[in-house]
Amino acid sequence: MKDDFDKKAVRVFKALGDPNRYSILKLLIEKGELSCADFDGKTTLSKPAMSHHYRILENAALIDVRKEGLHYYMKANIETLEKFVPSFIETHPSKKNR
Amino acid sequence: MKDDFDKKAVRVFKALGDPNRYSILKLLIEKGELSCADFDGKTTLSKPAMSHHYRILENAALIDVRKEGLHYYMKANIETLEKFVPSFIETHPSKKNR
DNA sequence: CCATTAGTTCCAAAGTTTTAAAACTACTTA
DNA sequence: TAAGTAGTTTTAAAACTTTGGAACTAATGG
Repeated sequence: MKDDFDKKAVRVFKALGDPNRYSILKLLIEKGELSCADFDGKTTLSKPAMSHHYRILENAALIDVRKEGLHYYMKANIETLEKFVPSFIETHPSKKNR
Repeated sequence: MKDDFDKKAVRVFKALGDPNRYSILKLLIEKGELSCADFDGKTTLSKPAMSHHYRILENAALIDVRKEGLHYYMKANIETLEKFVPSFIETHPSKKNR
């Protein structure tokens, strides 16, 4: 577990081992880039709770976040997915982000 | 998250999102079938703690456990790995292409 | 039988994660 | 400049996970 690859892998798995974060990422893969507001109808969680989950996904390099005006736009990081959880892309195969 | 596949995936990721369990599985992939005693020198954890982690890996279908005499023999479940975390197999048995 | 071995199960403590309310910040628009 | 929007950060509580000691169970060997 000293290996950097392994540490990153554990962080990725931990991030995905929560149903809320799993669903967030799944939706991002399906829809492309979304803002926090786009998740409003799709969850019962409060904004702070969602914010917490975005942060964990970002720290695992599973999503990239970009601020533009009032909005934070998020999208799945395909590189990390391909490296650690390629099955995630294959099984949710509308990854037509460009 | 109604999907059975997704529920299993989350369970697999949660199981692997812990460094102890990640290391256990990694070792099982490298060495094949091992008994609990084979982990004795390789961890600082108590037997109850290890037992707890084996159970979580088993519940995620990441390992198969077989009792023979006094020993519980464990091995990685390749089917589950291929389905949910194929990268885990690819990167570990021969970690040449990192 | 009885002792030993290789574990598991039960329990409570310690540690971590998840959550929402409240307070805050940054940007936009009137 | 004031008001509103779209979030973040802080805080604290509740829920969950991890851990080891003690007690237990099941198989083996005298």
